[in-house]
Amino acid sequence: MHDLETSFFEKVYALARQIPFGRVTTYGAIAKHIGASGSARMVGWAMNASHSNPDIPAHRVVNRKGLLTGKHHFEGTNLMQQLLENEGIKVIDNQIQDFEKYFWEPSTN
DNA sequence: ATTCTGACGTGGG
DNA sequence: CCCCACGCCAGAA
Repeated sequence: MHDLETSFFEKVYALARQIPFGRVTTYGAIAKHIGASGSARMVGWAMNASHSNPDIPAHRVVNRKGLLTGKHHFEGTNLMQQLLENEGIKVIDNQIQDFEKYFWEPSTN
């Protein structure tokens, strides 16, 4: 792993850790905030690699529509949804209800 | 080396 | 609102 890549991953993780309980954000919002706008896919890749980091609330990161696109990367079939519902967020058919209400913008720390 | 595939997002139609 | 093409970049085949 290169230094630049490590830096990218660390930035993503540092930000992901700041997502408040009961709130969610998007891959694109994270990418934009760390100065990698347009590379939202890499944020998803970073989440994929965050497996071994229990401190990273990967379930609080969804796509721009509020869909749980990464649910298949969690154990079981519904773990991601259950983690979110455990924080008071309703999910119906992989779609977060009242998404705008729970969305957390990184710049508004 | 080339092509394809994604935990994505935007812009045009 | 939906659908499509494209940009993005790391890995796998």
